[in-house]
Order: sequence, then C-alpha cells, then structure tokens
Amino acid sequence: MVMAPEETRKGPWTEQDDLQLMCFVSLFGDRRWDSIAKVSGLNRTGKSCRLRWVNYLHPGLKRGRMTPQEERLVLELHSQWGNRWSRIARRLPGRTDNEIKNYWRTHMRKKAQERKRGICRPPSSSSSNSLSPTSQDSTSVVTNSLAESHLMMEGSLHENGVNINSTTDGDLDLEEVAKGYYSMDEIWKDIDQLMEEDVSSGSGGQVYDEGDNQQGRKEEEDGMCSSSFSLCPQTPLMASPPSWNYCSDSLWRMDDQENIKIWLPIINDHFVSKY
DNA sequence: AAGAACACCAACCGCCGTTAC
DNA sequence: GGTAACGGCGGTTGGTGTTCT
Repeated sequence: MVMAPEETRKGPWTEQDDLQLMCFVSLFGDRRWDSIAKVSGLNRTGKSCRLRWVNYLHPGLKRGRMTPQEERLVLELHSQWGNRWSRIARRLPGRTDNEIKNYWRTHMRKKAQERKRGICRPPSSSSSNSLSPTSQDSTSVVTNSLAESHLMMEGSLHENGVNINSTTDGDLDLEEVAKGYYSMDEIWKDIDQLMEEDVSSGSGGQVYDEGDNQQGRKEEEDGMCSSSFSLCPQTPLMASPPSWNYCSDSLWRMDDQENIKIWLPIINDHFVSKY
C-alpha cells in the first residue's frame, strides 16, 4: 500500500499534541528531539518539538508578567551581554529566552516611541549605555534590589528537569534507565527499529487528523502511539494556555507518580517492556 | 460600537557549533 | 579529516487579545 507522503505539520499545537509530547519527553528526556518527533507520531520537526517543550511545556516555566526584579535583571544583563537571550534566560529561572526576547522587543519599541515623542528625559551623564535604566520610572526598584533578586534566583535555581524516577509501581523502572541499566541509546535504537518496522508494515507513523484527534481514530492493533494515545486519560483538557498552564504544572509537579501511572503502561506495552 | 493602534506571545527560519559516523 | 545530522540560539513574523480614539 502507498502511504500518502505526510507533510510535516506546522503552526499551533493542539492540546493533544502537547500531551503527546509531554509524555514522550517524560519518558525519554529532553534530548534526541528528532527521534522524539518521529516516535511520538506528532509529525513535526524535532526543532519544533524542542521549541514547544522549552518555551511552553517545560514544567518549571513561569507565566505572567515579569516582576520588577526580573525586568531589572533583564536590563542589567542585557547591558552586560547584549542579545544573548539564552544566557540571560539562565539567570531568570522559569523564563525562556523567547520570553525575554519578546519582552525586550516590546520594551525597546516602547522606549523608542517614547524617545520619538520626546517623552524620555535625556540620559544621565553617568551612563554610557543608552539602554541602561537611567531615567526610567522603575529606577528605585532597579537600584536597590540586585542582591535581592539574585537571592531569589538562587533559591529557585535548582533545575526543574523532568523527574521521572520516582515511580514506584510502573512496570518500567525509569530509575533503572537513568542508572544506565538500559541505556537510552539502546532504547532509541530499538525505537528507531520499531519505527522502521511499523512504517514498512504500513501501520506506523500515523498522524491524527487535525481537528479530529479522537474520533475516527481507530485502534490499530499494533500502532504504538496511535493506540496508546487513544488510551490516554481524558485529562481535563485545557482550552487555553492559562488553564493548560495549571494542568501541565500539576501534571508534572503535583504528582509525578500519578503521571507516570497514567502514561507508563501505554509505553510499556509497546516498546519498553522488552527492557 | 467600530476600527485602528498597540502589546504580547507562539512559532518558524536560518545560521552556527557540536557530535557521531 | 570530512561530512551529515542534530541541537541550540538569535532574529523575525504573524496571530490574537487589549486598549485607545
């Protein structure tokens, strides 16, 4: 049979996509994005998956407006490092380079406009950097809280990587994987193999219809991802980022064990049990 | 109330460095 | 050592929601 050539999907992510990606990242870690992209059946590029994870799904992400401390830190660090967004982002736990970049862009645009309108006061003589917060309204905040913000940052700096090793009752002991009993490389190799097999048998690489992920998706006896995800719990799916934020947050943070309980059997069935 | 302007954010693109083969 | 694949980064764009006129 001839499979229609699948075009890599682009554009907005659906809730289903997100869940799917989270599931696979939780199992395989946030590396090997191309493989994750393939294995997950998302039909997106690895880059796209990575971006989605880093900028949106990562459990440690903060949401909402920047605090004055953060704003100040961004200003400070930008004056030091320029547009090294990812570097700056590392100093602001929970904020992504994209977020900071966007913030800065907006911020600078506003500034430029103010300047244009002559609202901005001339820069103080002490500053050689036109971008530095010399004449800004937030100056007071800016000047007194460096130590404070650094302290805050330190507090939350421990990386919020995906903790998948605390499962106690999943069939797969991810801890073992982590310990190296099963190397991820081995697993990936096998997955790659599986994917090839699935493709050649015509059952793999299936992608849900956009817009109708649930219905009409018939269980394929062997389709790991497809069938797996039809088994996925009907999580109170989120209609908007804020609610999703809550969900993803809770999915990850509140109870990894629950999360693992939910997802693990699914993956186990198909390819993990063999390890 | 409607349209324009603005602000915010998600996502893509292209380049570059690193790694594996 | 050469090359391809991958991942990360910064720049940019486009969509959507909000505020202003």
